[in-house]
This record gives sequence, structure tokens and C-alpha cells, in this order.
Amino acid sequence: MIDAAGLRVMKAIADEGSFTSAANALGFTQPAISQMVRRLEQRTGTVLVERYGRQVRLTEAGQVLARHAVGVLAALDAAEEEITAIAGLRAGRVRLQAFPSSSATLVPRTLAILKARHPDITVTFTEAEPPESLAALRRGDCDVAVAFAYEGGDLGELEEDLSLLVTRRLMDDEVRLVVPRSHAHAGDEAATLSDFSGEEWIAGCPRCRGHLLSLADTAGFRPNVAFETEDYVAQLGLVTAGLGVALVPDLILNAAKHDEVATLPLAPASRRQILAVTTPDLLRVPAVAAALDALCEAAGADPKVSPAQLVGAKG
Amino acid sequence: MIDAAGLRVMKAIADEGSFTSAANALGFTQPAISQMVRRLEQRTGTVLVERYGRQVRLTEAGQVLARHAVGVLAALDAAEEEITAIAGLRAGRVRLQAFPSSSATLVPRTLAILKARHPDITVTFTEAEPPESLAALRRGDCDVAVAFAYEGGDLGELEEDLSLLVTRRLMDDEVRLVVPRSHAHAGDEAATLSDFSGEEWIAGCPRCRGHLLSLADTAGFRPNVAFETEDYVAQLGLVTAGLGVALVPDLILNAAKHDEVATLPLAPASRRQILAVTTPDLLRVPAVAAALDALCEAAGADPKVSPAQLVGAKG
DNA sequence: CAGATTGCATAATCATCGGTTATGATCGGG
DNA sequence: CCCGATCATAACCGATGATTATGCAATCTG
Repeated sequence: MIDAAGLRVMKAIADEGSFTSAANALGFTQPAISQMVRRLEQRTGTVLVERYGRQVRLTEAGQVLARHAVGVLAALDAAEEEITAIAGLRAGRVRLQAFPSSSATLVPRTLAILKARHPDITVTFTEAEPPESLAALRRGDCDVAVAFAYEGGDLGELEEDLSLLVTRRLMDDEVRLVVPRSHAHAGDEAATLSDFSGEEWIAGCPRCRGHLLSLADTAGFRPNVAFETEDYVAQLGLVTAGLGVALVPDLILNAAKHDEVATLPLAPASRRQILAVTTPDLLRVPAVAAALDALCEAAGADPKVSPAQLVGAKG
Repeated sequence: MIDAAGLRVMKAIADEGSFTSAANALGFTQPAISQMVRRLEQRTGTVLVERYGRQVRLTEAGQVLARHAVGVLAALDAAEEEITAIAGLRAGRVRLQAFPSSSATLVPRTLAILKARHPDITVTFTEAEPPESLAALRRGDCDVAVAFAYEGGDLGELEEDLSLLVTRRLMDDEVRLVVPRSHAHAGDEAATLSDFSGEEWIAGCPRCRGHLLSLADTAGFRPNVAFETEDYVAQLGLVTAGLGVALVPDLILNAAKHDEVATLPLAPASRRQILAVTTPDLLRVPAVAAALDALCEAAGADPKVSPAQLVGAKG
């Protein structure tokens, strides 16, 4: 019944004192004001302005509208300002979820970049394994999920349902075999998995364990998994103690101290892809786009820095 | 840029969780919501809803709009409610100005009627002589002015400029000659003004004095005005004390005690019209219209009661 | 007092907005 | 694997809300 335009007009009349001035103030012509008032009057069924001679005055009802206009228009302006702040990255929120081993290096670097570039957007970070983070993304509880996908026997097979989602490849994370320094193969240039079929194995998270089993299956053995822990530092400790060998991604080795163990590249090499995942719509949200850019940059997936350089520099 | 309709839609989506439900809640069809959202999105340049599969969720920007919608829509409702209250006489204001001698009878009766009939409208009353009350009306500081106009030598001549104003005739107020009980003509049925050319006169307000001079001029003499006071009770007191004679309207005589004096109708009779004056626009304001009706009723100008009856009953 | 000026109202016109119905595409469930 | 639910799109259409042109009345001015 009453809309913002009507209120704006009433307030302009109250402020300016005449239809003509109100029209000028609003950038309209005088007849526009005339009929706007007439429409308002017949909509509300009340007299809003009192015409006396060639001057107009607001009636009580008109003053009521003009008075309310102040608050309503202010609220609308505030909403608009908030929206444009979000659009202009002067505000906004990104809810990031990343799997634990990325929290050590990738995420902190991303947050630093984001903070430096857009200090006014607030970033929320939650540690979550890909199944949960992707579920949160689907549920709407998360804007960007950092996940990983092993390149299994059949290359490119992603272990999660990524339909309806968009992914951005951040980096390839090579998986290495970690053995004690004292191990017979510790000095090898590369490790052939079948050489370690008799070892005791230390497995990581469920999906990593699945990957280990898959690789071993290809190599023709079934590994003897003696320990399971999601804590990579603990895995390295167990290897150091000579209690077994483990497959550990580069991403971890770059972040955790591992002087006491030997890390061998696999032959043939095995990698996992680190992916940033979001939805097509969120991709167009400035803050989310900025977060994705920061992730790429932190991962070295930016055109200027090739993934190889980055991995090489740290390995 | 953002209007109330858009906010209403965003809030409905937030509340209902889907376009279809929102459309039902608002009484629209689903495509209406679809394109409303699209318009809003391209106006603001931001993504407002996130489509995931066949469900929609608000983005942060969308939630901002939905959040602001609550306040804005509440304010609009409040404004609308105030307007309809005024239209329905459940609220509203009338600023009444009346000349002093009407304050005694006419105005109190009017206020009582108004209060009984529409207890929720607030009436402001200011005592003012017609020139000032009409000026206030023109200035917009008053909604209804109760004025009087003498029917001078040339009948129907109104002493005020009533262009642009509307008048409603409330009653005819006959002017009587007031003389001491002891006066030689105290027992006459009617008074011929020329018989009193030698008297000392007690004049009232400037316009009443003007009327006296006009009547005397017609009767062929120039009255000797010994006293001037706007206080009618004082006038009666002066007459009682034998200090002179005075022309006093019936309206006063009906209200003030005057046992000690004789009141004679003039021959030929002289009257003043009591008028309610307002502007054409204000006439359509419910509270003003109600006030006018009450005035008419209080004055007996209502069709059911003729002015003659009323005046006769009280004289 | 007449004429110029000012300010609102009205008429005719036109673009856009904001709704409708009809239909298509796609996701999720039986 | 098909069906139902949900959103998107297209075509259409009336009402809204602006414009220009003009009229009329009040006020100011010489």
C-alpha cells in the first residue's frame, strides 16, 4: 500500500515546502510529484496535503508519513550500504573448512593473504575432513571447502560427489614413503612399494588408509597395518621409533619436522589433488572469490608461480 | 534502488525456505518471485540467493536484506496503521480557534459532543478573534476557525476575506441592547436605536465597536463611547452600574448572568452570523469533518433543530 | 489595476515494472 | 528409471510512474 517512493516524496515535500522544490530535490518533474501525491491520497483514502492558494502544506496524515519516512529511508540506506560494502569487499564473510593437514601451511598462508588484501572481511575457519566439509558446503554451512582427492588406480577419480559444485585445483600433493633412517632402503632414490610388502604399516585418516590399501593392492600385496592415527606428527614419531613405515603427503612433510626419518618418492609416483570447492553461486560472491584467489595464491596455483616451483622449493 | 516489495520478497524467502512457499505466503506465483530476485540481484550487483540443487538459500547479502526487511516493513505497517487510525477517527487532531464570546457556550458544547463521539481524537482549542483565527487558518496553524460576521447596512457583507476558504453557517446571533433596569425604555418591547443617541455607550471588541458605529450611523447619530472593554461580563457590570448602555449578542446573554439589566431586541433587528471556517482540503479530513458536525450540532444548525428554536428556547 | 510570474492540476503519451500463464530443465525420490 | 517437485525462462499484458505540453488560479509588480 505505502512504498518507499511515496515516503520519499512526502518527506521531500515536508522538507522543501512545495511540490516544485520537492521535484527538483528528487530529480523529478513537478507533475510527477502531483500525481504521486494524488495516488497516495487515493490509496490511503486520506487527505495528505492541504492546498491553500498556490502553496501546499501537509495535513496531519501527511506529516505522519513524512515522519515515518525518515526512519524507513534511513533503514533502506543502511541496507544498501551493507550490500555495497559486501560487494566492494569492505565487508563480508567467508566460512572456510579445510582438512587437517592443510591447516598447517595452506590455510594460514591463505588467511594472511586475505587479511592483507581485504582486512575488512571476516573469515571463519573450521577444520573438517572432506566428507564433512563438502556436506557442510551442500548444507549451506560453509562457503569454501578445501578437500583432497587421491589419483587412484583410475586417474581422476574423485572420491566425493562433486556434482553441483565447482572445484578449483590448488596443487598436486605428492605422497612419499617415510621410513626410519636406519632402514635398508633409506638411501634409495625412490621407493618401489612392493619392496615394503613385509613392513608394518602406519595408516592415517580413513581415506588415506583406503589409498594405501589401493596402492598396495596394485603393487600386489596386502599391507599389515599395525597402527592407525590421524595425527601426522604421531605417524612420523612412530616411524622414527622404528615401529613401521608410512605414506605421508608432501604437504605434511613441508610443515612438520622430520629430521629423524627418510622420505622417499614413490615409483611410480602417487599424488593427491588439493582442491578448493564451492558452489557456482558462491563463486560470484566477492568475498568467496577473494578467498579462492588467496587459496590459489597460497598454493602457488597462481599463474605467476607454478606448482612445481613451489613444491620444489619446499621439498 | 531497494524497495519495500523487494525486502518483503527476501524476507518471505528467508522465512519460507523456498521460492514456491514464499510465493504462496505472499499470494504471488512462483515466477514472480524468481524474477523479483533476479531484478534485485542485478540492481544490487550481488548474489542474493544460492541455488543448490533444487533448494535455495540466502547468501550473506541476501540475509542482510531479509534482516533489514523486518524493521522496514514494521515501520511501514506502523505508518499505515497510523493513517488508517486517522481515517477511521481512532486518532487525529483538530486545532480549533474560536472568538472569545463563543468559548462560553458553543465551544464547550462542541468539545463535549466530539469527546463523546470520538474519544480518541485530540482537540486543541485556542481563543482568538476572527482576524487572528482566520490568519492562523491560512497559515496552517489551525484547522477550524469559529468566526462571526455582522450583517451590516449592506446585508451579507463579510468583513473578512473568505476566498479560498469554506464556511459553514452555524447560527444567527441576534444583537440586543442592554440597558439598566431603571432605564426609561427598560420595559419596551423593542428598542429603536435613535432613541438612545444621547446615552453613553459601552463598546466591546474593535469589530463590535465598528458594528455599533455602523448601526448608529444608519440611525443618524454618532454614539458617545464612554467605555471600551472586550470583557462582556464587565460590559454587563458597567450597564448594571448605570454607566451606559451596550449592544450585546445573544450568545453572551445566554451564557452570562444578567438579572440586573434589561435586554431589548433592536428594531430593526441586527444579527451577526456565527460561522465555522476551514479550507476545502481540511473539510475532507475526518477529524475536521467531525469537528464541524459537532459545531453545527452544538449550534443547533443541525437539520433536526432549527436555529430559531434554539435561540428562542434560551432567550 | 493589468499583466507577468509562480505553482499546482490535468491531459496525453510512453517506457518500464511487475505480475500472469505456459513451458522447459533439472534434481531427488519411489 | 520414471515421476514429482522446484526453479528458470519465454511470451504476454496491465498498471505504474515518469515525461511534455498546457491550463488555471493566486500572488507579485509596475
